[in-house]
Amino acid sequence: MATTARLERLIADEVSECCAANVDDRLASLRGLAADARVDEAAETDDIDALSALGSDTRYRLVRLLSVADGELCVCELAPLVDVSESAVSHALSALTDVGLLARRKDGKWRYYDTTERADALLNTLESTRGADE
Amino acid sequence: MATTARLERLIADEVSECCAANVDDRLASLRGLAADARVDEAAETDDIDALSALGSDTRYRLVRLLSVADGELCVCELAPLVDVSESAVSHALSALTDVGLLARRKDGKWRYYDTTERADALLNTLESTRGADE
DNA sequence: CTAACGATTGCAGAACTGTTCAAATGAACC
DNA sequence: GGTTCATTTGAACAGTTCTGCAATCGTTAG
Repeated sequence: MATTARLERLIADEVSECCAANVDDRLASLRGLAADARVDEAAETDDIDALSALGSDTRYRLVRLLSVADGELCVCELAPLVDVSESAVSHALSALTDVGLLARRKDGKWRYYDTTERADALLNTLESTRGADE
Repeated sequence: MATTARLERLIADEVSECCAANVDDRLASLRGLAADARVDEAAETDDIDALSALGSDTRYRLVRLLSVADGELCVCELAPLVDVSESAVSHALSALTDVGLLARRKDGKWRYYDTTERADALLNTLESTRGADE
């Protein structure tokens, strides 16, 4: 938490018509805000991990492919569709699975991946809010 | 696009009961998939930029604060609520604005920020898909 | 015009990420 | 058993990102 000097001046500025007690009220309500915004620590890192996992070229494309495919695909089906090594694809798929955006199924030598609800939901949200920067 | 040797073996494996023509069909449908998954290039980078912007500790927290506040806040209100310098806050807010997750309003010396629909929608999606890793 | 102040920007170093190569798993088949 | 094959894992490197400092911009007030 940094200094609040500047903040106090802002509040004094805004509520200049009124008494100084407002400053304390306002400060308190801002701290309350911080409390409201703080979700359970684990959920927060889960969110951030999922976002930064999807926020990379290769991983984003893999998830989109799996989402459009509307059914599981195996690594060797995915690899030819993105322009990185199979090792990189494997790394990417593992990362996405770790953060709960993909589910993995083993079948003999092959591993099949599919999107989770969370991944689909995020892609839908992105699609429906494109270009509408308010 | 990498080699498809492995992929052809997979398909041969799956459709062993049938003729080799299936291999070509399957290959064609996978390429179709790639075409479907490829949205307009600009939209794709917009998505990825937004995701990776939100996918960082400081920026995620700032957006959450603004979302919970349900109204604009100025930099000096936000800075005391996160544990980085005001410079870092400014960097973060600019980045978020650039990718369309925040809107900026100037008022004299103060700059107020607020979430865009896209940011709120993403946070809602994250919240409603937490812990349900399917 | 000058001073004060909120906010932003450029820069440099530290920390992190994505990729590839090489080696290791683990499953199927002989 | 040993071989082959799909995939994963670990290590290392290049490239990028995050932060704080210092300097700057733009606005307000004297």
